[in-house]
Amino acid sequence: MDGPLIPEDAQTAQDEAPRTRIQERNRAKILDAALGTFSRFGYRGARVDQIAEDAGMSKSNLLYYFGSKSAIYKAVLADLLDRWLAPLRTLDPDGDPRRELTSYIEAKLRFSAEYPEASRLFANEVMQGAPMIRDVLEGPLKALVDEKSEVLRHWAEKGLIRDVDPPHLIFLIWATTQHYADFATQIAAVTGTGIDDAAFRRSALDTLTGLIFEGLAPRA
Amino acid sequence: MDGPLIPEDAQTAQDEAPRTRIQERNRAKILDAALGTFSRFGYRGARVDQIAEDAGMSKSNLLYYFGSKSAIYKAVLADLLDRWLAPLRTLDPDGDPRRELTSYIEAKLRFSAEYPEASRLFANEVMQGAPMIRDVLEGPLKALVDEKSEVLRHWAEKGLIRDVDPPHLIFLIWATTQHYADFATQIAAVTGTGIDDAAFRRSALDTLTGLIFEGLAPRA
Amino acid sequence: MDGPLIPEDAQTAQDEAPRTRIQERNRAKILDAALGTFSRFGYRGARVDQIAEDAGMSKSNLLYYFGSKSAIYKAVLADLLDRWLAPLRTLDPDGDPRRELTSYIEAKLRFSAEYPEASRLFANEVMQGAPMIRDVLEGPLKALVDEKSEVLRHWAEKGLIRDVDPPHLIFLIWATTQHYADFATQIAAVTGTGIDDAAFRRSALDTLTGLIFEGLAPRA
Amino acid sequence: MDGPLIPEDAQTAQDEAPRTRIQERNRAKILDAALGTFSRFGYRGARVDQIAEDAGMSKSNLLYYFGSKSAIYKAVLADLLDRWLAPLRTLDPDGDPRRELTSYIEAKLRFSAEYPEASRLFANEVMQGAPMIRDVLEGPLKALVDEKSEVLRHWAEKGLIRDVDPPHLIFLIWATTQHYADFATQIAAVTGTGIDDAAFRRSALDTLTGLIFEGLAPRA
DNA sequence: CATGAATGAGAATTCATTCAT
DNA sequence: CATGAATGAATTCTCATTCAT
Repeated sequence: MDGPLIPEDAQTAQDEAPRTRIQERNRAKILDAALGTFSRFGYRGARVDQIAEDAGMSKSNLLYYFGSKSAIYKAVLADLLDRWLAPLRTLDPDGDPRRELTSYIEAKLRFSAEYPEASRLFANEVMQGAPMIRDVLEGPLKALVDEKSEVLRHWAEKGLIRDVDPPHLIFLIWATTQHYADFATQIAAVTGTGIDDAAFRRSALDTLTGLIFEGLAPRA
Repeated sequence: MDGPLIPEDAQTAQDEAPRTRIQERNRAKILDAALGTFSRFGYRGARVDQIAEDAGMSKSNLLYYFGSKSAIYKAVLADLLDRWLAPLRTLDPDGDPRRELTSYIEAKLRFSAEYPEASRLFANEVMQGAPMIRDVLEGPLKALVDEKSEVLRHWAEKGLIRDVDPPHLIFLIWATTQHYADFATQIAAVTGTGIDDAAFRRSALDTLTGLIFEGLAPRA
Repeated sequence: MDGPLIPEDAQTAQDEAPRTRIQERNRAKILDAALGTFSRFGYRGARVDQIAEDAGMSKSNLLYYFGSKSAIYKAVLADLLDRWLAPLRTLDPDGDPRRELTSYIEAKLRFSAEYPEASRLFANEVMQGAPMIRDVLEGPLKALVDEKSEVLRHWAEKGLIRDVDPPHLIFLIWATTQHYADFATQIAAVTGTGIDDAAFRRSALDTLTGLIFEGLAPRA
Repeated sequence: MDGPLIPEDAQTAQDEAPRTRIQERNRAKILDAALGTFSRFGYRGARVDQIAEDAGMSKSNLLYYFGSKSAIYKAVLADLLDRWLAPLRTLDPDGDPRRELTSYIEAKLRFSAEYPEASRLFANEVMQGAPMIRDVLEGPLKALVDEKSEVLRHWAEKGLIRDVDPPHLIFLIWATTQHYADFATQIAAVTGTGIDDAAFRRSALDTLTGLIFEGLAPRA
C-alpha cells in the first residue's frame, strides 16, 4: 500500500536513465496538458495533437517522452490515483468520528475544487468500465474500503455514531464531493456559481456535514 | 414545461411525418443501440459502425434514418432527458416531506437501476461541458430546481423539516442516486454487487433515507 | 443529318411503349431539372437526388423513367445538341453574306440568352473532353463545319467577303456568342448586367457584327 | 493591385513560414497535379486520391500539405488568377493601338496554348457561378476592365480606332482566345489540330487580328 | 406509377504512430 | 532533444442504384 498503484510502463520507466532537469519539466508539462485533454474528452476522444500543443511541444517530441497515447493516459491516471485515495487513508480509528469525517469530507471537497479535471478523468475512466484501473479498484481500493468500513463499524459499536451500512456512507461521501467537480457545468447552470467559489464551498460543506451528522449522531 | 426539452431536428420532424411501423421499429432499435454505445464511449469515442451493428442493420441504413452521428446523439439525449427529469417534477408541495422525498429518491434509484446507461450518458454529456444540452440545463432544469427549492423552503418554514440549503440537498440526492449507476464498476469492485441487485438497492435506499431524514427531522 | 444526333438508350427507348400523357410530362420535367443541375455542377458533380427534387418526384420514380444518371445525362445532351447546331444549318450559300451571318450571330446570341444552361452544359461536356458526344463532334459537326466553310470560301471567291480562314471565323462566332451565356457570371460582375437584358444583347450584337463586318467587307 | 488576388489561408500563411526545399517541391507537385485534375473534372468531380497519385505521393501526405480538398482548389485558383490577368495589365495607353492589342491577343493565345488546363479551370469556376472568386471578379477584375475600357475610349477619341463598346471588345478577345483552350476537344474534332500547333496558332492569330483590326481601323 | 427501405462502393478526413534528420 | 515528413488504418458521410411493396 505504499508504492504507486499503477506500475509505470516498462517502456517509459527506463530505470537506468536518471532524468535530466529538462526531461523532468517536459514530462510534467505533458502530464498536465494530458490531464486537461483526457478529462474533457475521455480517452478515445482526446487527440495527441492537442495534448502536444497544450504542452507547448511538437507531437513527435511528446511521443519521444511517452511512447504512445495510452502510455500518457496510464501515467496521468497513476499520478492522480494516489492523490484521489490519500484522504481516506488518513481516517483515524482513534480520532473523534465527527472530526475525522468532517476533515475527510473537507479534503475531498478541496480536491474537487483544486483538481476538478483529475476528478472528472477518474469518473470517466470508471464510467467506461475502468479498463485501466480495474486492478486498482478490486485490489488496493477494496482493501482500503474494507479497512475503513471496519473503523465505522467500530465507532458504531462504541455508540459514537448511529449504525449505518459503512460502504453506503462512503459512497455517499464520494458521490457528493465528486459531484461538485464532475457536474460543475450543471451546478453552474442551476446556481450560477460553483465549488471554486469559497462561499459556495463553505455552504456545500456545511449542508453536507449537517445532513450527515445530524443523522449519524445517536439520539438522547 | 410540457413538450420535449430538446426539439427534434426540423429536418427530421418535417411535416410531422407519420412514421410507418417499420420506421418506428428501426428508430427504436437505433436509439437503443446508440444509448449503449454512447454511454460507454462518449460522443467522440463512439463509432457509428458499432451502433449499426448493435442495432442489427447496415451503417448506410442507419444513416438513412438519422443523417449523422450527431443527430443520433441528440435524439438519444432528448429521449432520456425527459425521463431523467420526470421524478423531480412530481415532488408535491402539499405532500408529506418524508414521503415525498423518499419516493423521489426511490424513483431516482430505480432509474439508475433500470437505465444505468442513460444515467452514464447524461453524466458524460455534462462532464464534457454539456455542449448539447446547456440550454436545457440553464432553462428548464434551473427553473425546476428553483421551483422545488421553494417547496423545500416552504416545508422548512412550516417546521416540517430542518432548514438546509435546498440546492445542496437536491445535489446530494442527484449525486448519490446517480453514483450507483455511473460508478457501478467501482461499486462492484468494492462490494461485489450493485444496484441491479434488489437487496443492495434496498440497503442503499434505507441508508440514504436514514441519513437524510434523521438529519432533516426537526429536533424536540 | 436528320435523326437525333445521339441515339436514345435502348433501355430507355422502349419502342413498343407509346408514352402516355403523364409519362411524357414527367420525362419533360426530369430533362428540364436535369439540365439545370448538370449545367451547374457538371456530370460528376450533379446529384440524382437534386434532379429528382427539382423535378418534383421521388428519386426512385425518376430512375423508373431513366434507368441511370448517365442515361439522363445523355438524354439531356441529345435534346440540346440539335438545337445547338440548328442555326448553322440554315446558313444559305445563295443569300447575302452580311444578312446570313448577322442572322446566324443573332440566332446564337438568342440561344445564349434563352438557354444559357444548355450552353453551359455543352461547354462543360466539351471541356471535359466530350466523352459522350465525341462521335457527334467528329462526325456530323465536322461535316457541317466543312460544308459551311465551303460556303464562306465560295463567298470570298465571288468577292463578297474578304478572304479569311473559315473555321477560325466560325470559332470566333461560337466563342463570342457562347461567352455571353457561359461567362455570364463574369460579365455580370464586370458590367452589372448580362445577355438577358435586351439593350445589352443589342449592343453585343452591334459591336460584334460591327467588328466582324467592317473587317470582312472588301475595300474599294 | 499588386499582391496576390486571393490571400492565402491565414492557416497556411501563418508566420510567413519559410518553406523548406522539400515543402516547396511537394507543394508545387500537388498544385500541378491538382490543376490537371480540377480542370478535367471540376471541383466536385475531382478526387483527392487521383491528385495524390498524379503528384506521386500518398493521399495522407498530400493532406499534410493542404488540409482539405477545398484548400488545394483555392491555392490552385489563386496561382492561376494572377497569370490569367497579367496580360491585360500591360496594355499601354500611350502605345500604338494595333501593336498593343496584337501583343495582348498574342499573349492570351500563348496562355491558352501553354496553360490550357488553367484556362479550363478558370472557365469551370466561372461557369459554376464563381463561388470562390466572385470577389476577385467584382473587385480587381472589374476595376481593371474599367481602366482599360478608358484606354480604348481614349484611343477612339484620338481617332486611332473606330468607336466600339470597349467591354464587348474585351469580351470578344477573352472569348476567342480562351476558346482555343477550353474547346480544344471540339476544335480538334473539327480541324484535326489545335492551338498547341504553331502553324495553327499563327493562323488563329492572323485571322483574329485581321478581323478585329480591319474593323477597328478608321476609314479614309 | 410511385415510393420507402436498404445497401455497397466510394470519398474526404482524422489521427496515432513511424521515420529521417 | 527536437522536429518535419510521411503513412496506413480507421471513421464519418455521400450517392447511385436495387428491392419490395
